[in-house]
Amino acid sequence: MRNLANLFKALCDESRLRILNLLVHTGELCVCDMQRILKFSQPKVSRHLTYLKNAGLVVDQRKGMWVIYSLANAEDETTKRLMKELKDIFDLNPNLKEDLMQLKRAIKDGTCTTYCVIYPKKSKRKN
Amino acid sequence: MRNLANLFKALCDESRLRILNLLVHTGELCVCDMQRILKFSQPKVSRHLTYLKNAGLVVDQRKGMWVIYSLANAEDETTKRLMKELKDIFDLNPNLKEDLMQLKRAIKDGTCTTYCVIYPKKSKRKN
DNA sequence: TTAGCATATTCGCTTATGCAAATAACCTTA
DNA sequence: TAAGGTTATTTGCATAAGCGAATATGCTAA
Repeated sequence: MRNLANLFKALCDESRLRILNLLVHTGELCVCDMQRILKFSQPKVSRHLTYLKNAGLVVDQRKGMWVIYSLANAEDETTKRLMKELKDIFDLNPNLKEDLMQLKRAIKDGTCTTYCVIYPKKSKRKN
Repeated sequence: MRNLANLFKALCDESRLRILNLLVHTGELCVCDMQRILKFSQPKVSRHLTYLKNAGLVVDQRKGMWVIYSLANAEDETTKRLMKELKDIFDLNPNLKEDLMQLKRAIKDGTCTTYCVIYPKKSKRKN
C-alpha cells in the first residue's frame, strides 16, 4: 500500500469493515459464507472483496467450487500496525460483535460452508 | 463518533491526513498557516477542516482575526486508540515528514502566524 | 455434455465528495 | 466607518463509489 489515504479508503466502508471483521476472527472464509452471515447480495460481497484484494488487505484462493478469502500478510509496516490495531478496535464494536454471533450460529447449525463442508476437520483451520 | 466507517472516512483523504499530521505535531495551528505550509487554496483547507470538525477529530477556537484548530480530545475509546496509532503511522511516512520540514522552515522564517504572531511566547503553546 | 451451484463482472442509476471560482461573513485597525 | 486580512460558504462541475438486476464465467458431478 503506497498511499496512506488509500489504505483508509479501503476501511471507510461499513460493508468492508464487516467482512474484515469476519476474516479477523476466522482467518479464512468462502464468499457464500460471508454472503449468508452478513445478509449481503452476492455481487455486493464480491465487489467489496475485490476492493479489499486490490488494496492488498486480503488474498483469495480457489478450493474446488469455492473461493476462500483470507487476510493478507501486510508487506509494509504501516499496514501491519493498522491491521493489528483494527483487531482490537473491532472488538469494541457491538455491531461487529453481533456479526460474530451470527457466524457462530452458522457453524453450530452446520450452514457454514467453510467450517462444515470445505474444512470439516478443525485442524485444517487457522483458528 | 458513532460509526467506525465514518471515522475512517475522515481519514481517507490525503489532504485531511496532511492537515492532521501538522496538528499532531503542533497541537494547534491557524487556517492560514496550514494553507501556506501545505500550499492549499483557502477554501480547500477550510472545507477539510469543517469535515474533520464534523467528524469530531478537531475543534476550533477564534483568536482575534484568526481561527485556531487543534486536535479534539477523543470521547470514545475507538477514536482514542486510532488517533494514538495515527501518530506513529504518520512518522513512518516520508511525505508527511516533508510537510513537517516546511512547518519548521516557516517557524524559522517567521512566516508561521500561529508561532510568530498569535503565540510568540513558547510557553503558551502545547509543544 | 448438461445442470446447477459459486463467484465475478457489467450496466444503469444515485449519492457522496473533491475542486476552483466567486462571494459572504468576521475581525482589527486606521 | 472604511479597508484589508482571515475564514466560511455557495455554486457548478467532474469523478468515485455504492447499489440492484442481469449476465457471464468457473467448477463439479451426474
